[in-house]
Amino acid sequence: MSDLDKRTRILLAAVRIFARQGYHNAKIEEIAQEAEVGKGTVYEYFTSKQHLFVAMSKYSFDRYRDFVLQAVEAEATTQAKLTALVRCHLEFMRETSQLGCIIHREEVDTDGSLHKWILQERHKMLVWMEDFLREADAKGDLRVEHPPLAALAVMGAMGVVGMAVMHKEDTSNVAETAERLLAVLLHGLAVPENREVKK
Amino acid sequence: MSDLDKRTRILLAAVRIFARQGYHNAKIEEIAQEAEVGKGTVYEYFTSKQHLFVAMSKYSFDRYRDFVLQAVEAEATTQAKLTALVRCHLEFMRETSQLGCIIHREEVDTDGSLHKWILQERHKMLVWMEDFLREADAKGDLRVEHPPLAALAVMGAMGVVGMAVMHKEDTSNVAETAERLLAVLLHGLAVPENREVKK
Amino acid sequence: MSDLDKRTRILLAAVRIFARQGYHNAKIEEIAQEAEVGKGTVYEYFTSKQHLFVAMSKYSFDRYRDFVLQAVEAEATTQAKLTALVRCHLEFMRETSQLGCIIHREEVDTDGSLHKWILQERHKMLVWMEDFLREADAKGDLRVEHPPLAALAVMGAMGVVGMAVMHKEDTSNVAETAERLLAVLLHGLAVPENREVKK
Amino acid sequence: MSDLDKRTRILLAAVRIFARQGYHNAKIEEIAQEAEVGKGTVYEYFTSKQHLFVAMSKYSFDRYRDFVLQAVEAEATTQAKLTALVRCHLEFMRETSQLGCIIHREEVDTDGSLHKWILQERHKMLVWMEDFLREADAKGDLRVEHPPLAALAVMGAMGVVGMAVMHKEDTSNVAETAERLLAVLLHGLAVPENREVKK
DNA sequence: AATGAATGAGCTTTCATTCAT
DNA sequence: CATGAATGAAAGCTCATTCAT
Repeated sequence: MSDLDKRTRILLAAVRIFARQGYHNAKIEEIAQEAEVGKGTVYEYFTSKQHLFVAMSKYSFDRYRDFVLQAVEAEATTQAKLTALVRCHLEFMRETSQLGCIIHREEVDTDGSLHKWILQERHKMLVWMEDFLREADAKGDLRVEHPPLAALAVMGAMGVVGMAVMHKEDTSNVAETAERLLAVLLHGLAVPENREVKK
Repeated sequence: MSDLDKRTRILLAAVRIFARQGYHNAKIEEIAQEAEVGKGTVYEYFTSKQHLFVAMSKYSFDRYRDFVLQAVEAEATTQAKLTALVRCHLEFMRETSQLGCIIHREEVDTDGSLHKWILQERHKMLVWMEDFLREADAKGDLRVEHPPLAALAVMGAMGVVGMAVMHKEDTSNVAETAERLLAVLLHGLAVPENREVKK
Repeated sequence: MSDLDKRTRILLAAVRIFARQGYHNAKIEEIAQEAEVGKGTVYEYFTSKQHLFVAMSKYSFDRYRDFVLQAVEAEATTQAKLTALVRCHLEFMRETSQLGCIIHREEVDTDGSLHKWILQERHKMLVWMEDFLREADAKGDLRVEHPPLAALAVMGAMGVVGMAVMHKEDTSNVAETAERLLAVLLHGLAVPENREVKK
Repeated sequence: MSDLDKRTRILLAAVRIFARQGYHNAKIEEIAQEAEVGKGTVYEYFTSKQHLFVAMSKYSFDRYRDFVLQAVEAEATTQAKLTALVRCHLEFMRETSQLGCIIHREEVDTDGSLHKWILQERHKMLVWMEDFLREADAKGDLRVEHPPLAALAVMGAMGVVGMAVMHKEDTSNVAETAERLLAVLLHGLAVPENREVKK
């Protein structure tokens, strides 16, 4: 920890503190303490509390995205990619649960610049998911009638299940949870016969 | 508006202000102004900002639940119930978008009592969903292998799609969105043939 | 209690509440409740909190003075008068202890009008005491070299002993306490022989 | 003034403001202004208004006690000690009149912790006085039949005379006042002949 | 005359931000 | 660069006072 450069130390401290206490209850002084730097030093690297929050969010989100996307790209088939996506998401949530809050929760500030950034970042993720689903549909690997909505549904399901994983003490069986979630997302809740019947 | 009793006026103002600005950025004075009452009057009816928030959340959540559950119970078949659920949720989000935030977003406060209440309320909703799915499975209307997880997935998908509906200006076609979401939830994303292949 | 007229009920309630909680911690609402009248009613009889305090002080002080002076006047000799004075003071403190605070304590308010009144009233008492001592000296009953100062000393001693009586649970033996105090005031602390030696 | 460290400046400002206006009418902002520091700075050094008040009281009381006790201990005989005590008390009251209020007045706060502290401090002083009188009695320097009560009487007389000294503009002749007070305390008000008669 | 719901001025306290060292 | 003492704007809450009923 103390062998990292100050900027990173502050960033990591910010992740912990913001995640634990939320934006408004986090105090710059606490973050400085956690980072083992002076309070003024925080302002050497970040213009304001808001900027620190955004920087920390970017940092965290990038780590999350890199972790997930890399795992996805390492797989060849659509099925495997989806499996990797879900599993990595849940894995990540369990391991660095704090970030989950940031990725999934919204904190609104007066001028809305934070809010805007979070929404943007989510939107990017969503677009990526949409493209992924569209491609899979084109290849015939999935049947996605309305990619934008399907992307939302997948993100939502994954997000909430991720939160549950994060909150539970018993987070032992992430792999199984991932598999079950995948089953729901892939096959739905309808009984098989219904499929033919449907419209 | 001004024909309502003061307590309700404050409650409604609180819904608007809290939803627009979040817990910490909402000022009691603003809420009082919005309700067209004096600042002190707020404290005649609610002990503290926190109590007002909880009261407002309860009030909103109850309205939401009543609206949704009543629609669900009015239907006979599982299919129809599910359709009603999704449609009502989205409808509600579009119409009284502010509440969506409260139902879907988490705000952490110092002592955690608010947070706890919100989590509790969510949990109740989740349990209801679980029971609904379990029953439907028992009746053979749905095929739900792991109700707790399925409930989470459905809630998550619905929640996020609801948020999207809420944020979009073009919220014209809620019915269609509902139908599409339902299709994803019921039949999943897998191509029909995959089902037999699975496992 | 409830058979008294409202003004008196408020006054008596004010005595209790002000004495128990001090000027600033006493709330008009509490006084109203204690008096079993509406909050607004207090303002029918007294212009403001400050005026109520002054009125209540006057009322209490008058009761105190009447009680004490009457007892003093009932006696014939200086000795007996002094004895009555001290005993009545302590008696009064024990029985209606709350008033003691008001008579002995000062609470300063911004504009100082309260303060001024209290000082005035004390001053009157002091002047009375001075005159009493001067007269006694003239009659040869006491030997008071400097009446103004002696008056202060007597009042001070009596006041503080009164407060002690008021604070102690064991206030059983007021008569004895009075006698002891009187002995100190009359004969001083010097050993008898010293008197001749002095100066 | 401005050459003192901030903590002391705040403490001294607090003495002045609290003494002039009482606890409740004193505003932290005023104290900050008087100390020529920012409002927030007060809270850097003292947790709350109440803590500031207690700290200031301790500070003042210690100065008072040191001043008086040192003078007392410097003297050899009981007579001289008593003289020093009375004179110093009055001297102190005249010079730093504000403190007198704190030492002699009681201010009640809601939770009573302040009150308790003040009572404690007074009690300590009282006990000291009691011991002093008891010892003097043992040595045959004074004749104190009931030390606890005599202590109260002395403290009361001294306190009230001190207040008078403090309030008077004409405080010229403290030495004379002290001597007169001492005379009353030592020899009492009774005419010499009465002593033999007594009991 | 009596009431109590309504009010808002005013106060304590917090904490992001600055800046002299 | 690094620091933390100093700052003051901002917000929650209290309660004396008013006034419509």
